[in-house]
Amino acid sequence: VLRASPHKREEKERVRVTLLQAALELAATHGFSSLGLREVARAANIAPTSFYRHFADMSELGLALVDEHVGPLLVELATGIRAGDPRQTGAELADTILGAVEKQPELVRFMVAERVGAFAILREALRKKLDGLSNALQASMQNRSRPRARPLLAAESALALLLDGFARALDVPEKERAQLRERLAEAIGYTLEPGSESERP
Amino acid sequence: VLRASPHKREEKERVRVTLLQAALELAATHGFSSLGLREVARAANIAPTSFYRHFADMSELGLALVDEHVGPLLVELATGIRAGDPRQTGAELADTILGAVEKQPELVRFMVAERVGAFAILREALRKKLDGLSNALQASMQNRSRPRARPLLAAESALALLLDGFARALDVPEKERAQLRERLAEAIGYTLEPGSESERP
DNA sequence: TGTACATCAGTGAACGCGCGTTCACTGATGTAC
DNA sequence: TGTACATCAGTGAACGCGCGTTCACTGATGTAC
Repeated sequence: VLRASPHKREEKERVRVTLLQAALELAATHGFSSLGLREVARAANIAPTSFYRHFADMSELGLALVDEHVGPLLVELATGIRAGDPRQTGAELADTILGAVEKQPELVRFMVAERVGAFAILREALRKKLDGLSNALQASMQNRSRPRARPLLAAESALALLLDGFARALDVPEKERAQLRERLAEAIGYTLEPGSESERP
Repeated sequence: VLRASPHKREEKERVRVTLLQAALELAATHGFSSLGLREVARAANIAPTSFYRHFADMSELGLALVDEHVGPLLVELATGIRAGDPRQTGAELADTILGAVEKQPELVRFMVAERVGAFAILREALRKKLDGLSNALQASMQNRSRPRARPLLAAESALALLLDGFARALDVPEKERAQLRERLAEAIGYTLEPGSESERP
């Protein structure tokens, strides 16, 4: 039984990463479902036929994007929430959202678009990943100064606000970004700890 | 100057409506951005070239879908919210959501997908339509038994919950629908009137 | 009333193009002994 | 060490197909007079 050398594996992995990144960037402008195998291969500087050395088709590539790019992003968010000060503010979460959008806009676009997109298999995969974030939020609810009565419900509401925040942040012009940040901070903060100072008249 | 007779206009309008409906149904499965002119024409039983008698291209058709289908749906929702009992419950809104999803699933899918989809011009058009619903929610906030301190903020939160509810309802299996309805009702109700009975431990 | 003409939704042929996929091949790099 | 062989990522040619778009045309239905 023969196996590829570590060096060869590395080279293949590098091409694979290039394909995923190229698909992510193209999906941000044209949409993942209208993305072509040849288009992605072209952007990654390989022959169309070489695509098959890495993925059976575009849907396999899409699932890889979910597992290897969206997954880590959500784990990072969940870890930040879990590890954070139980008095973690909405402002901190708003900053995290805007930071992710600034750092990897294509990835965030892919995530929020495909979560509700036409590709059922991607919707399902993303839903599972997002459940992890929901759990982190739920755990965070219970260790607060003003704990919520229904943590699951509050966590789902907070997640909806987070995702909506991602979507808004992707399109908001730079000059309105500060305003968006403030609103997100208040909305999320209020969901985390109802009746906190942000809601007093 | 000659003009088409009312009868001819009606016939053309009928074909146009068929095209829009066909596009809506196809978009629900393949995604609007990957939809082809020929594909839509085929589904509407007209020759590919006849498509041009109604729309210059698919993006014009997409904008027509927003104006003529999504618009009325949102106006209906906004009217329901504005005209409703100021004590309107989250349960009523949850029922409205589930009803719309059951009645016109393709339209709801189109709306939630393209709001965050790759087509910037559709995102923009949908954002404007959704602002109308946001205003209706905001007005509703002020005439309640427990008015919110920041109606705009609360309205935006409620809108995020509504849209997330649409997205979830589209994919939830029938046996979990009742559970979703209950959760939506509580989450939205709580955003409408914080501290109401649904949140007491 | 009849005749000439205008409008216009729908059509079928044709075009060039990019697509996904197959196939046999190359060449670098490994193992076997 | 040398020689024979295996692996496998990448390739270029070729295929059939559906695409968007153009064009000149048809035929039903209107108006002008």
